[in-house]
Amino acid sequence: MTVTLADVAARAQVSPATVSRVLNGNYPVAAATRERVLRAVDDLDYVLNGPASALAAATSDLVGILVNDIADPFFGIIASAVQSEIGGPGGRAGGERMAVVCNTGGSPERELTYLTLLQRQRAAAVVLTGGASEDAGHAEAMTRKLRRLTEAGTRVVLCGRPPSPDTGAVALAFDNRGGGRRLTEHLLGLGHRRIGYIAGPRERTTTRHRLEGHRAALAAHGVEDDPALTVHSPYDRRSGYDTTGELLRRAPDLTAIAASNDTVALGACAALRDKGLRIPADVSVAGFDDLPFSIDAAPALTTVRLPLHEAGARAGRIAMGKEEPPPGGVATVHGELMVRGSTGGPR
Amino acid sequence: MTVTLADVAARAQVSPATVSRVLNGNYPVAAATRERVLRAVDDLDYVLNGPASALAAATSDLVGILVNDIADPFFGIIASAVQSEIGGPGGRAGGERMAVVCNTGGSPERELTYLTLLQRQRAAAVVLTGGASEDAGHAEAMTRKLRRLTEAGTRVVLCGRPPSPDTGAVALAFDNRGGGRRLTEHLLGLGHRRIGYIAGPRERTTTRHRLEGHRAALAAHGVEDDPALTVHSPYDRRSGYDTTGELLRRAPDLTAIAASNDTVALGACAALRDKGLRIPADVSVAGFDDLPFSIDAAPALTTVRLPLHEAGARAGRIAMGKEEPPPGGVATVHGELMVRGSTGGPR
DNA sequence: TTGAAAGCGGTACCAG
DNA sequence: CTGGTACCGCTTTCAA
Repeated sequence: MTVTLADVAARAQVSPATVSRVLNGNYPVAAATRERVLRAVDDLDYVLNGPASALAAATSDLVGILVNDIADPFFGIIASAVQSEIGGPGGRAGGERMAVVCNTGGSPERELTYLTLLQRQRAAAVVLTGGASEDAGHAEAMTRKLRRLTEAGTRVVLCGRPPSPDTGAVALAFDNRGGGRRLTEHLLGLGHRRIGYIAGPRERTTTRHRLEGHRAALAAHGVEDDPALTVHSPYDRRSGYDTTGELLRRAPDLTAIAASNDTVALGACAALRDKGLRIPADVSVAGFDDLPFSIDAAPALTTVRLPLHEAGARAGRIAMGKEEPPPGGVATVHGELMVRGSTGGPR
Repeated sequence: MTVTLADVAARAQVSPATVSRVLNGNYPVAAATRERVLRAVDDLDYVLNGPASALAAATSDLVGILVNDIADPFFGIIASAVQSEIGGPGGRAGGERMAVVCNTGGSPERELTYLTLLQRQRAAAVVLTGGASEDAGHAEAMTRKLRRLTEAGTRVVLCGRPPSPDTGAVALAFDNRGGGRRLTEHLLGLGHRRIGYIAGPRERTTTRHRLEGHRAALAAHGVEDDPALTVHSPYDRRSGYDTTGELLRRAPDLTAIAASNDTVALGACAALRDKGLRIPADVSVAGFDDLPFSIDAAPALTTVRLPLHEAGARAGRIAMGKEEPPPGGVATVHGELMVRGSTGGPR
């Protein structure tokens, strides 16, 4: 049926142990013997049995990457950067490591499920990307799960997510609070005082932090934080569109809108256009993340550029043990304010 | 150290076999016994050993999804649809199946590597998405690899990719030729005669098919196919931007540009704007795929909407054996022409 | 309905 | 440098 390592050994006239050594390449084997084995492998079209290998070695070459929304380039960029660092030689058996990206869809349960699945697969490392749920129960379950993973020898890296103390997980956190603050400060600096804010989904770290930054900016400028000016919305275009309508209904006098990310900001822009408002002449708009297409979609969009690729790559290297974790296991990654034509003040 | 099924058995005072049966749920077990086992599992925080399980059962719960570019929503949308069909109960041991998306970056070698890795993991199914390389050597290697996979019992589904005859792979192909043709016909119908065409990367099925459609439309209307009007470009915004410059240099008299996909079209729009040209007043632009944000980026963009989500979901169901493959193992999925303001004729 | 035991296909330690 | 050989942890007949 399926050809096994023993078959290869037989054909190459060596012991299974030797074949294993050749395949793993981490043990001295005579060149001639290696040749013979490799030829046998080729002749038989042999493919190593991953599960058997992982079972015996008590570790696998899988690296999990958890993302909240695989259709969102924010995560795609990070995942692709992580993955490019994962690849290459150095893995066991046959070389390549396998980066697998798991789409949680933002669901805490799925997140835990995937972690269990990865734990089950004895993953070599796990990278969790993007904001985390702040539900108390879930947070506690996550802490336990992450601790178990690190205790079992799985390297855990949080990328764009706040630290998870006492779990052994390394964190590359994004400075969402600072970014949010600078974004709103920019708008305030232009003279805006009635600023609508489209926050992300409730109970998410990114949502809270960016909102806190926004409020800190308002407070610092002595501007009232009118509750009517803040609405919550999932991180997608459609929701951004819808909530913008709500915002305009509540506060027709607003002169600027800050959105929790670029995708939402795009929806906001679309809604404004559909209502006949001009950007930034009538309403200035600010986003977050600076995804590649946002400049096309909204040339006047001011936003915060997070170094997604760099952060992902670093997370990947740390997950692979190619780079030392930051001191204390925690580093903060800052974004750059991209000012682009929201230069208009309030109308 | 790590708790095993035997530990659970001991604690529950049953045999390992019984624990296994409870966990897999596909065998009659007395309710009381089940209870006891489940409690033990919980007490011990037991997590099934995936590799061991896969080894013994000679199959795993992994489902691979191969994508050319994980940062491109085109693939993200398909992947997320596939994955939502994969999930849910029905899998072995513990329920959930694990969908893993593998980013080939469009590289044929990586594609083969990932397939080998999935083969190694004894994946339950594999879904390959998007255009394929047309390099003869690679195509042959792929055929062999796919055949091996299906022979080993792995279900293989091609989604948005042409059929691979005699491999046992099911194909849901996109009608790229027809879409490309209708797009160009639309521009011709508006009176355009000098139409620049930004084709995709060379040696890709999508590139060739869409280009063939474009040429078929030109031929049908008796319009000369000037080679200077066609340039090749990778499927990304930057390349679309750059090649548009090249196109305008070569043919300053063009009145419309058809791009191989929306991302490229976005780059084209940006380039046109930067050169002071208006869309569609000066130059009409057409794209392909109709990604969610493209309407924001270029409200005047005419494009072809492929049912990415539906196709992905169907591919997922077929991969899971939840839906019958189409007759002959091949189905063609058609796109819908989205006409949006490229209504201007040539200037 | 439950238990006993024979593998599944490699790995790595121990000899030689 | 190479071979022999206990496991790795679970699944699955076969009996009871």
